[in-house]
Amino acid sequence: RLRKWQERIRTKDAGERNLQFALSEIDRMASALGVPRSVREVASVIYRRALKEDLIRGRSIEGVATSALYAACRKEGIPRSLEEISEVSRVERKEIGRTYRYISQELGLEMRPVDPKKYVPRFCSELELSEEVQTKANEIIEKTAEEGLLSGKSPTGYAAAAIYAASLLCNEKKTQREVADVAQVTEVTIRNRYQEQIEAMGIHG
Amino acid sequence: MTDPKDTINIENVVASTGIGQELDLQSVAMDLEGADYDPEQFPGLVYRTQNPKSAALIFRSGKIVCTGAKSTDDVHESLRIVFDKLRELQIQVNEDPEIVVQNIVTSADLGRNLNLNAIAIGLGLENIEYEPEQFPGLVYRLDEPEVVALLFGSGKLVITGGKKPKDAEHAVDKIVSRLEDLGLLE
DNA sequence: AACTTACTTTTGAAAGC
DNA sequence: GCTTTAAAAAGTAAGTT
Repeated sequence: RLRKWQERIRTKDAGERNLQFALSEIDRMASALGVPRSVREVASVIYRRALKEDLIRGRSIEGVATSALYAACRKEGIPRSLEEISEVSRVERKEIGRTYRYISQELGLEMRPVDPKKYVPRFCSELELSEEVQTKANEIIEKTAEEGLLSGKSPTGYAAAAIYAASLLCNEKKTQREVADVAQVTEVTIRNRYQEQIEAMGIHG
Repeated sequence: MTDPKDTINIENVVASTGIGQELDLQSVAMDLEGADYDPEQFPGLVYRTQNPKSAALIFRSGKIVCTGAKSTDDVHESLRIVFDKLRELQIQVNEDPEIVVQNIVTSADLGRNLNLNAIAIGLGLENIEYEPEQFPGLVYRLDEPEVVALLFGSGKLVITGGKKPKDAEHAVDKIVSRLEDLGLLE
């Protein structure tokens, strides 16, 4: 009986330590990404729910913590791409993606697809582009996405192409390489999305 | 006005069977030309047929998995070839081993572009998986028939998980009527 | 900029780690 | 869970020419 008590305490301590570790990891990654405290709180709630629903079994604590943060960023409307998230995590991109899909399904998070417009302010700020360019990029995304052009395309590449196009239209040109670097996509992707978007917008070549 | 059902094409059929005899894969690997066997990597021996094109995974237990065939007839033809090859090596093979189709992969075309964002909301976020950052297709699981559909922006789709060719037809019918009800087709 | 190759997703069985 | 097989869809990426 005394054994059982000790075991319970040991398990409780271990679980407590694991939770502590997960939350400190979320904090560390959130700081590295520069996201507000509200996002860390949402991420913590998601992690605790995953813990309660026993979703961590067979998965790494780090993986679930990272996925919770990825989901929280999206829920709060300030998404980070899997690429960006994986840069501050020990877990590789592919694992973060599949763990995110798993907890998202199991917890019924009902996540909506990421709106490319959500990337515009941050990317434009990094590129030191004006408000005018941001507005133009949002216009391009809004109008072309309505026509179904967004289907199946990655939100970062889509946003990057619109920003590139907007920078040209507003005479604040950034090169495809510069935009590609902040969005972490290739120039080829920007070119492909850019071509489709300007055609759909009825702009010249 | 082409019926999407008429665009259905079987792309792959997976089936399992067995010869009813245990095998010494090491010796089979030696005698069977073109056999790939690396037990450290995978317990099955890989043997590929050319006509019809397929890959057979042969196990120590005598059980065999055939994949890559484009029809159920091709599965039977491929396995007939495998059985005969084994008989040539003086291995006893049952008369007509039962062949069970485990999965049929099909492709089809709805004929018009799809707005996957609208479809994701329409079908209900709890019923689908759509993560374009990870994969361009929208994953839609049906209960009847029990298959999984991958829908793409082009209107093309993949149906997998079915055991009968009819499963894909029923799935396409259901998807089409569901999207029409939602006003998301055409 | 074009080409080629390769990886992402889903499905199923097999035997073993 | 992983390993291996094949196949489609379309997007993205990387390496060559």
